[in-house]
Amino acid sequence: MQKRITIKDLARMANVTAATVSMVLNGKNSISEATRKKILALAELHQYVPNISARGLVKARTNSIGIIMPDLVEPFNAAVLRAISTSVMPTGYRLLLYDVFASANWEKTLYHRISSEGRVDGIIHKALEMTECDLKRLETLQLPMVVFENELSWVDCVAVDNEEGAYLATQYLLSKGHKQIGLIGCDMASQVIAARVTGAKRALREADLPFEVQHYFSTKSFTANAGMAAADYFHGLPNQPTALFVIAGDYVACGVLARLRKLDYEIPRDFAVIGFDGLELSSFLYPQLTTVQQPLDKMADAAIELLLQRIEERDKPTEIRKFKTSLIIRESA
Amino acid sequence: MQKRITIKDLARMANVTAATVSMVLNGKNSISEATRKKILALAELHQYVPNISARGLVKARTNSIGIIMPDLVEPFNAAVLRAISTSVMPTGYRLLLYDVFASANWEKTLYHRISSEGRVDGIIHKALEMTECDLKRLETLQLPMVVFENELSWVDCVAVDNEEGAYLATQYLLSKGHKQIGLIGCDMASQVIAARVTGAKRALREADLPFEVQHYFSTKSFTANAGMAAADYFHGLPNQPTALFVIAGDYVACGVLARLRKLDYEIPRDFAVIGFDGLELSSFLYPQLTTVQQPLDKMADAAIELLLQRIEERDKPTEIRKFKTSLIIRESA
DNA sequence: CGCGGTTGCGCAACCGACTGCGTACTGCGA
DNA sequence: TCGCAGTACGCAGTCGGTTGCGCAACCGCG
Repeated sequence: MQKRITIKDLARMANVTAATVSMVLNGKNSISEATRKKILALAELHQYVPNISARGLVKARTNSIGIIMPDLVEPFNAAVLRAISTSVMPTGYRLLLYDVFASANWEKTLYHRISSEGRVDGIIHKALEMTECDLKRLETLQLPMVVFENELSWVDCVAVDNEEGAYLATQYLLSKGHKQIGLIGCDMASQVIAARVTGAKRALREADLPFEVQHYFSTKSFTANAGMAAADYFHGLPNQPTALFVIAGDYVACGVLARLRKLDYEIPRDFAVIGFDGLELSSFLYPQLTTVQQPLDKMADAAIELLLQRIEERDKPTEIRKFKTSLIIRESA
Repeated sequence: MQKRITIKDLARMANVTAATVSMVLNGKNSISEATRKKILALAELHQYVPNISARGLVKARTNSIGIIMPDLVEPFNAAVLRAISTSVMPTGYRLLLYDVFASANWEKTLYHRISSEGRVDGIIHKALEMTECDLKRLETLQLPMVVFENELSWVDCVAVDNEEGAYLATQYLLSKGHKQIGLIGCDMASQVIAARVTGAKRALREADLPFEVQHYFSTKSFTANAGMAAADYFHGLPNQPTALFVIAGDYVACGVLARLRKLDYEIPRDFAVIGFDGLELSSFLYPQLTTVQQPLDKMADAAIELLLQRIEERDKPTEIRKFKTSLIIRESA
């Protein structure tokens, strides 16, 4: 493997100094057309590519951004990652994956490491499960950052209108004649889940219907497995609701569906089921899942846009971009 | 935003030079126990993390590896990514995501870009769909590389024994009394699919059963949508098989299952169905999917091990690590 | 007391690219 | 022909680490 060609090599070949080559390559003016052409030609000829580390060292820029991600096996997370990476690619930045799932054992220092390693110019933070303590750590992250899904006041955020989304979905169930609606939430991601619960309850209240406490079940995680437990819960309930709104998301709903059918319920006859997320997966379940779709592509674009802006201008006022959800009506409700 | 702490800061605080600090941190000998302890303590206290660019500059290493990935919305890909990232994290390397899906429009130059950008020390290549042309381009990639899933002679590979896996699954179906087995393959990933077909046919042959051409259906992609088309195909067939082996994978099988039930077939009564992959998802379908599991975690470990070895020693002989699959017996067959 | 060998650490030269400042050269007008 | 403005480029330092070389202090031993 031959040594990579450096800026000095180019300089030597062009009979100038490295400084001159650097200026040409960075489009500075005050370089004669002749030398400019010569250098550009040489660079092209030898396929010169500047060394990332060297440039990063002096410019304090790496042209890559990090993304903090929970378990990728949950399809929603994978979908978010795809959306983000699709938005990032055209910008020339690259994506560095910080997998919280993979770093479970040293998570405590993850934030600090990320910021001090100096590998990234900014962070997209998609990890719903935030405790007080996490938030504290986040603040120590002196890096441009955009939070995905949550809404915090002191940092740029991208989110959907969870309350509105849940409200509309619940209204839809009501319009179908359901009067008893079970809610399947999650212990994690309190903020997001709480907003959805609020929306659902608002719809019930406006229809003058009560919400019974035992019709709320909170799963311990966002897995399909948790959905099975939820289905079991409602199966064992004396006064069963006629509809289930799985505000914990489509993947949980996937488990709910499978378990309910296992228990010989017919969907949507015995239970109407609505999910939340609008994953591709949801249309390949049986029955096809009615769900509240999040516009992930738009959200990802917004997240990247916000992040790049903040990288340019670190102390502009923080911003929250909120997107509307849309109800996808399919078979399950 | 306060400045990050550098090696020089540590040196000043410890009354030594940066060189000494560097040696301590890199575990070189010939440093007295006293100063070593003092420096280590200071580093710990101030949470010192070396600047990656600076280190990369002198060592000609970036300490990150790239991963070339197809569409993350296919759960198998997401599962692979999680496995890889879990294996990478403890090594201190970081993962740079090159999303083929996201770079669809400039895919042609992707390989060249990756190698010339110089951001990574090596590449994990997980992109089943390889044409002659892709292979050519791969060879131009003068970077340490490990190919995931495919088997190539001139590069390190990690794969499963597809033939054996398919053979055993088919035997299982035969043992359940099925004599007509439909195979659902895929146009892409010819090598992998071909091996599985071979395995399935071998099992049939050994049982003295013929394989009928119209019992093979090839999907156009690895999506659940493609699975629905496959289900339609077998639905319309005059002489239907009694079992379907979805060698194209669990996600395709997910679509197959949904569509078959939609067409009022009962699984496994009317069709026994077996998948391939062993995704988490497969146990949350209805009925729970019997499937051939790939040991992704082990495979990921092997891939990283091979890659790091090759980064150290670029011209050692290439190696292929092949893993055994295991049949997970659940309800669908 | 002097010698050779070890240990512990500083000095300074890098790695490759960028940049502020200084200077040589150019051409033009007087 | 001289002076001046402006252009074109070199010099040297910087970023944060790593590393080879060498010096000094210490050791035990004769």
